[in-house]
Amino acid sequence: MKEKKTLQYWLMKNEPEVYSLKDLRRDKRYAWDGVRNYAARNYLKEMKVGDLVLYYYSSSNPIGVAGVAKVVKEAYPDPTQFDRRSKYFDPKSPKENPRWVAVDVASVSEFPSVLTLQELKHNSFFEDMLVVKKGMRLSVQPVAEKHFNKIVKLGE
DNA sequence: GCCAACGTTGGC
DNA sequence: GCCAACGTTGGC
Repeated sequence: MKEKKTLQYWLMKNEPEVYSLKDLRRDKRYAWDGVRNYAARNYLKEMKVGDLVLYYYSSSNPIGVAGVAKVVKEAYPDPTQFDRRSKYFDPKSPKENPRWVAVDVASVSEFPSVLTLQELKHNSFFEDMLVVKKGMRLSVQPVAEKHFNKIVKLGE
């Protein structure tokens, strides 16, 4: 493969009690569904196979980046939007033009310990990173390459 | 459990 | 198309 391709970097939030990196390593593959925010959905649509993802633990102790995952399947219609029993069921999503998408991710690595939000906030290198900014609640967000690389370096 | 910051909904 | 009410996210 000589084709040059530009990797993109992302950050995705999940609660470890809901689904942790250990779960991901066990299952090999995880369908990231249930995203019901248009901005986050648009980022899901931009993801390409091979893109790298910072796996972020929210509403947990500690809060922060737990490791790295990668995109293994690009955006496809999220099946939960058509499932009446799912809490993500969306009766307004048209079958012929589904409103919501999911991607599949796989585990890449898990940091020895979580790189905490506190540490990121205390390092001026990350001051313009979205997740550090106050009130940035988006569950899927883009990450600059320099931030991604630095976090991996610090995390490992 | 609190609450600030958003995003969404729906009446007008 | 405005905007108040409401719901959700997520750090603290």
